[in-house]
Amino acid sequence: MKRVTIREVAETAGVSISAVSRAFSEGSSLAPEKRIRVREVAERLGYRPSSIARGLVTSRTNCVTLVTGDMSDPFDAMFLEEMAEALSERGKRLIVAPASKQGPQRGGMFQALDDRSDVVIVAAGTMPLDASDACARVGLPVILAGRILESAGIDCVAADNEEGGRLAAQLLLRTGCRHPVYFGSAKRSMADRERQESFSRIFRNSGAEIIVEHAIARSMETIFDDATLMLSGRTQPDSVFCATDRLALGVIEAARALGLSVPEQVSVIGFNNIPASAWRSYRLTTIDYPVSMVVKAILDTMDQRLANPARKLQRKRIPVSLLIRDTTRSLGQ
Amino acid sequence: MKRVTIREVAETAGVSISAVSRAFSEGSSLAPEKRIRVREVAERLGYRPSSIARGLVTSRTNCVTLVTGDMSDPFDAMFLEEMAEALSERGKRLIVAPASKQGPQRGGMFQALDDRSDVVIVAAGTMPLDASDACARVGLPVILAGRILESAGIDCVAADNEEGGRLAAQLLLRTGCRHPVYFGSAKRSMADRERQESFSRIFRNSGAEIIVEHAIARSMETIFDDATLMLSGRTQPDSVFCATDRLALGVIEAARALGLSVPEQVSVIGFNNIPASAWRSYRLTTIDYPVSMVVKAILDTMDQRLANPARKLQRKRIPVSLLIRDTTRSLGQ
DNA sequence: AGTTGCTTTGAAATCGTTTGCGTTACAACA
DNA sequence: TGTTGTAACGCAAACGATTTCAAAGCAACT
Repeated sequence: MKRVTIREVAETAGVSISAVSRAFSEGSSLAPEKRIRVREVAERLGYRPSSIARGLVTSRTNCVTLVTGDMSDPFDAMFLEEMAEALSERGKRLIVAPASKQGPQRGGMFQALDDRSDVVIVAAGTMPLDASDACARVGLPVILAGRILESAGIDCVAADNEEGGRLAAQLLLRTGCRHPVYFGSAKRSMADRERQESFSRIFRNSGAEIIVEHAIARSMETIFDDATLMLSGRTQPDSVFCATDRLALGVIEAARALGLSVPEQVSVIGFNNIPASAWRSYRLTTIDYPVSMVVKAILDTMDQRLANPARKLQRKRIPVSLLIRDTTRSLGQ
Repeated sequence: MKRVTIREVAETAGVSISAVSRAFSEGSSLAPEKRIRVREVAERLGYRPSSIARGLVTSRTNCVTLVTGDMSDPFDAMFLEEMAEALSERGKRLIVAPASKQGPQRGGMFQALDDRSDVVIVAAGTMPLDASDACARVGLPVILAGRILESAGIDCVAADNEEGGRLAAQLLLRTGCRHPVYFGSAKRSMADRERQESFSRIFRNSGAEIIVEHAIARSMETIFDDATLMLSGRTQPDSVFCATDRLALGVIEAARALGLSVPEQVSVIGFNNIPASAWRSYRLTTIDYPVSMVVKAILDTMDQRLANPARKLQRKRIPVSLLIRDTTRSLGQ
């Protein structure tokens, strides 16, 4: 039941505790044959250094806390998965702390504080200011994913939402759409807002006749209903730009149910390029937002911040691109 | 930059270190007004007890390591999400350790050993025996999710795959199908096998004329191709029972592309009941496997094991149920 | 006043590592 | 042979909590 400690290894191998410790830390000076012998003994005894004892003295835990929000969107799941793998490759542990259910602790960021995590990545929509302050006070780096916060002194990584909105608007314009709708979700995230603003601006500037500025989906279950409502409104739209692919798929379903043909009667564009949008039954035109690039950007930021805590703040925009499939009209020739 | 320690709180409040410690642990005896004062001072100073220092002495970290496998299936994502929330509610931290990319560490279970996690939940397909032994040796409880392992002394929670296979077979039989195919994935998990065996047994016993025993999908990207191949084989099947909904959706897509009408020409049944299968464009008949029940079962097992390490082994089968939607023929009247 | 039993308290040991520092051993050089 | 520089090594001090233990305080008894 008891675990093998460094002391037992030392005694068995007939060396000092320090020697055992050094046998496992690459840089330190130790006679090569002794290192081998110690490692051998350790292996035989089934010794595994306690990362918690180590953490106590080094004050490095190799843990990264990810504060997550909703997760019902496939995109978030992909993000989490890639994050887990990338961190694992770097020898770091991933602690998942849902922002919503905060249990006995007062939320994910405080949990990270208690854990002595090396950094905390916030992917949740909201970020409590007191928690953020508390992190700053003790020098715990915070990386904000999904939006750029100008005010706080925090590294940020987000999609180039403006470009995304522009690409969508331009495609719609070039394929002859004049009555677009922006379809976002009820809890308006910053990403949502940015996408809409850029999209609307392009359309307004082009002098398109009617613009239904936006429609809102309440929750995942009701996407279909809300989309139906939106599509059958007085001013029937000829195109819909959605904040996420998930919403877009709901819109397609709703259009079909209403007997509206896509893209002839109504064009649909999504955002994120989740796997489902590539499926044969949808073939959704969308703004591709590459998860792996997001993860890489976040982790690079993390490495740099860890290497140099005084480094100047980073604000990265991840480029997005238009992925034309079958839910928008052809560009003609 | 330095964090506030228990000593500083003690000095500021003019009490002993022990008193501060006791002020935060519910059971211990401390004069009520002193407790209040200490907490006040701690709050003002921004003190947060170091869970790592605590872990060193109590050898309880409140961490649970989840060793995950693929995660590309929406079901796994749901599982992870529910797990994260449920654990958070119980005041436990969730460490996600991908089994595949094992980085510097030798895999998720060893990582759990190093972390001094309180328990490790293995949801990955494979479980290295040496790791499992190592856990047993130090009394680290392992809970296996997704399959029942008779040999090892390990708590297990899995779906009632046999019942699932039976339900699928019976429905198909009752709706007049006589040429079924079992469509599983290339890396045959135990769940996959169990589902197939039960399904096949029922059909065989019923004396159905032709049975294509099974077809195999290689990977996520190729599901469609493999399904197309399977559907256009010499002996054309009139029904397909799939190991997962994801496969089933691929089969539906393939059938449509081939001009085969579902369910008239070919019936399709999935397994898991992921959100996408409820979408209007699919309306997949499936075996409902309730994630939240799985999570609850695992966590209950965990609590009981933690409370009494000597408790007898638990092997739970989670009940599944048939959810008839539109990809199977009507039962008639 | 003496005894008993309970609560409150703080000193000190403990958990399992890392690491700074001083010593020793040894090879290389003059 | 004497000196010096370097590598190897072990002691002991942290790291920041919890918890045991014994002492002290106090009220209620006899």
